[in-house]
Amino acid sequence: MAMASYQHIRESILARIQAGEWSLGELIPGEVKLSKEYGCARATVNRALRALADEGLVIRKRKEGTRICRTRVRQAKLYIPIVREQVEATGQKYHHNLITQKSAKPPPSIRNLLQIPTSTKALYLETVHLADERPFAYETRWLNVDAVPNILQAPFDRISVNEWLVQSVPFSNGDVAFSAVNADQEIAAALDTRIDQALFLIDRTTWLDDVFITTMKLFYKDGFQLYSEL
Amino acid sequence: MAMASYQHIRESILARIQAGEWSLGELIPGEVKLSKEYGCARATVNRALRALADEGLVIRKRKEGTRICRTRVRQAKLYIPIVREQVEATGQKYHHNLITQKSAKPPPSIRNLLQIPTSTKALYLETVHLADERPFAYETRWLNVDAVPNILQAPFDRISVNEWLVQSVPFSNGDVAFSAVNADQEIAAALDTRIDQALFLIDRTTWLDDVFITTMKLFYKDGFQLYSEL
DNA sequence: AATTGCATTATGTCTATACATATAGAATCA
DNA sequence: TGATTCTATATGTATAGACATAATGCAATT
Repeated sequence: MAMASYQHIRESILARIQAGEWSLGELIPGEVKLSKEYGCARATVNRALRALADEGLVIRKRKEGTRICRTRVRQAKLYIPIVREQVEATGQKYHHNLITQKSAKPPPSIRNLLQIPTSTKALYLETVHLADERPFAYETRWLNVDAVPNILQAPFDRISVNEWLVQSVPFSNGDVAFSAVNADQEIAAALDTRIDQALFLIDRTTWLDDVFITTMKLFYKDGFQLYSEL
Repeated sequence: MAMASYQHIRESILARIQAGEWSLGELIPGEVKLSKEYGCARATVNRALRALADEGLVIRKRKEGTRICRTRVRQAKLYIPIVREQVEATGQKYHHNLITQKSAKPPPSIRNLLQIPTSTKALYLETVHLADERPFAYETRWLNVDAVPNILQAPFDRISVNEWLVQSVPFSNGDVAFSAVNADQEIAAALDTRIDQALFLIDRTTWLDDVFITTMKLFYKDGFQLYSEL
């Protein structure tokens, strides 16, 4: 089937922008004018322009109108995958080894996040994710047991912590940070790489309704890259 | 003012999802039912549900209905900034040094992207971005001169290549890849860091309407991290 | 049993209309 | 002159109604 009409209008206006019909910062015609031009209802133009605004191509203001974005904010949508899916997507077989699982007093930085008394303990886990039996990523994680009580019964030898959480606390929110770090002795050993190897690191903290759930560091084996279009 | 009604409905349904009113994969009531429940028009519920679908919380299908997403695809919106803005956002002063600017035959990998005859030359640039006179990022870039002819007149001592492109070819599209690399001798020198230091690398290629514009590698000085919510 | 066809249904889109709301710019006033 | 109020206007949102479209499942046919 063809495209919806608001999509056509969006594409058409996008093309006109790219062709340079309006210069940066310039006002484009109002919704009423455009709806006459395209022979449709204002709501349809509205939807097309809203889409372009979401993409950061135009800025819309009441009374002022719609103008071409001066400095377009480039946004990339990153899909953050589950490690298992990441591995299986390359046709490799996924496994994981739970190296450490202990209840411990978290370091101050973690305790701050947890917002629990200093005496309380939290669950600490270390996991190695394997692709075709070779190390793929190394994960360290602190977990707030109070927030997810039934986690103590979870079979972490069979299902990875991450996946268990995804299924049990599916609609949490959080933040991520991406960076690069040198492998220390421990991580290098776990990932079967040399000390000082540059590793891609995802640092992620998850909340459910302002209650801390978990914070995790995921060190990817060298060669990993995260891709996105923009 | 308060929130729009469709926003309220979105929040309400989101809360109901998080409260576990429906289990994973379960169908939620149809638009008509919900619109009666909330006392509004179907279009309003539609917009709320479409928003939730965009966020990856529900999946909608014609005839089938709207169901809670089984495995939520976590997506992080990354705002990819201009280096200058990145520096200035921290309150530091931005400068840049153009180290190399030459016309050269690009290596095969770049030539593939360019889709030009092997003999043709392209513009190669190396830039160091500085924050308060200290290295912040190191950039290497190949540029298709044919696609942006008037670039030869651009004053790259005053404005960075990146910003010149943002202003001159504002509505291009492209892709990005994030990874971690060890600093080699040259980059370590440029960034005033040690050899082998892990560096965050953004690899970015830009097109305008299927015409190759530029490809760039941006090596950030150690300590840099890219942050996002999800 | 397998295929085809049809009614049903939930979302997808579009229209016309209406009112809300922010705000730029004009008009007014101190 | 500078602050304030007013008004026109473009976008933002909501509504009811309509038709489009995909897909399910049942019914009729081969």
